[in-house]
Amino acid sequence: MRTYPEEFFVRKEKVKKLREMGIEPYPYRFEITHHSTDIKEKFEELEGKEVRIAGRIMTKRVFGKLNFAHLRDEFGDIQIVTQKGVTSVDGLPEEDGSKFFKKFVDTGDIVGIAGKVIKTKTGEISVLASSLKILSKALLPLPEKWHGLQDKELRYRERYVDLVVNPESRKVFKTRTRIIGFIRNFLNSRGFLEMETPVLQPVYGGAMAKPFETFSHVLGTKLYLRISNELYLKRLLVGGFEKVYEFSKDFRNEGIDRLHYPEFTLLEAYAAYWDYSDMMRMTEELLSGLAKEITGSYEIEYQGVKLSFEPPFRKIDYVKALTDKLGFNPVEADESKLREAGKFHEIDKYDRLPKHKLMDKLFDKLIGDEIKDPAFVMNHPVDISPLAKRHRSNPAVTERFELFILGMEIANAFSELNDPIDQRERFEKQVELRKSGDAEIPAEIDEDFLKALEVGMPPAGGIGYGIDRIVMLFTDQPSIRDVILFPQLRPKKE
RNA sequence: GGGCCGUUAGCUCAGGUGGUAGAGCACCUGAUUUUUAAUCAGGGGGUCGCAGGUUCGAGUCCUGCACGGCCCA
Repeated sequence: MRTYPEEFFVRKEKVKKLREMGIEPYPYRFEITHHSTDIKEKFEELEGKEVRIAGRIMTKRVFGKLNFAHLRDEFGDIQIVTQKGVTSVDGLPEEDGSKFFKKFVDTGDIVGIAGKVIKTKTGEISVLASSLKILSKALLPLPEKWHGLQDKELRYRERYVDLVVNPESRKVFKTRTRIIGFIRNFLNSRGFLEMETPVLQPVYGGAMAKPFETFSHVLGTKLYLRISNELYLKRLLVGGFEKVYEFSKDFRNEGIDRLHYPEFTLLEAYAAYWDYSDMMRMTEELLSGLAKEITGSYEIEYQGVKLSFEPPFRKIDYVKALTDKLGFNPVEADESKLREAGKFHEIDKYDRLPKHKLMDKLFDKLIGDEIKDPAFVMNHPVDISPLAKRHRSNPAVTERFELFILGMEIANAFSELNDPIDQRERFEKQVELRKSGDAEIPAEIDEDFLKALEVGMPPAGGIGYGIDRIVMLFTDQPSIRDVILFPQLRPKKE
């Protein structure tokens, strides 16, 4: 059972009263001519002119015959003034608008104001209302007016309230939209086509993760929410599209922490006739351009750490870097040596992890975590890169890179494997690895994808960008949940 | 999964060693024609996350659970 604060009943009574007076507290439309920021920015031009604005009442300073309030719209706040003899009530010409404001308008209400742009005695740009219209009567009070909503749980559970009272929160999500818009423009202007591929897939693949499962009653078949769209975008390359991308909501039925969330956004892009070096160049251009766009410079600060996005980014060879740290080559070494190193460097389950995973954990701990400024980690071993082409000068590793920033994996790219025979062998090896206990590896080989490769896929470069993490970096947010509008939490038991 | 921290009014938070629950904002009543967190006077509002236990007595101590946060894996 929900419980209601006493204000709720007071305000409900006001709704009833308003209707009795002939005022509809939830009317249909209101014509606006300006936003708060327009009026402040173009005050000289607008002073004394009539404007129509709308928004939410955030504060009230009430005298009775003369009242002040701050109105919040999408762009900012502006003071409104209601005055006896000046302000009338929309639909009630007889009513003293100032008294009405005092009696019936509460903080949280959405109102429309028609009035004159003025500067008050204290010099604040304001709108002196000639007419006041309630556009939506709020029944619940807003949180405390200068601390806003602090409680993280409440901010996630009631994001709509967070967005109303914490302007920084609204800014984060506006920036998120700007970032996605910038990237979309960037790709469109380079001839990439935005595509839409299935969210529901009969065979999941393209990544290593546990999927969400569902069932189609019509088709009578099990379906998975995609963990990746990689194998579908590659089918499009087979089909003859040369540059494609998709902002893909992907789903991984795994844990939640600062960097992981089960429903997240991955941008995947593929370009025929490119290799991973081309993708590296594009990534430098894209991220340095984004830094410029969002912050005005190549330097950004994330959680107190200064980062430089000035290209070119540092390049780190995976095997060489790990060999330097371990004192032996982890790809050539036998298993016992690797496990010994795992023990020495305190890798959890060092004795039970599959070999390739142990190596990757060692890499993350010894090298990945040390990276601050953007750096390309490149040429990963074949075992951990089942969809990447072998390196042209060393078949034990692949043409692959991951972009790391502050220890976070931000992007993952390959020269895409297009040899259908090699691809089949790699998939079969993956199935073996799954049998030896790696539950994240897809159980089933995507035969239809192999068929597509057999039809012939051009050489191509491909990349996936973790959009949520990029947004975290550029909005300086500590947790992925802070850049996702409506994160899931456990239901609250009553 | 493990460790640490948190949960008190609608919101933000106080509540040494156990002794009948507090403030500010918000709300209600009144005053107020230039306020900026308006001010002044008065008032209402609580299952102290939930369930047990110890005690004459628990917001406070103990145990378990729930939800959340941070860190580790």
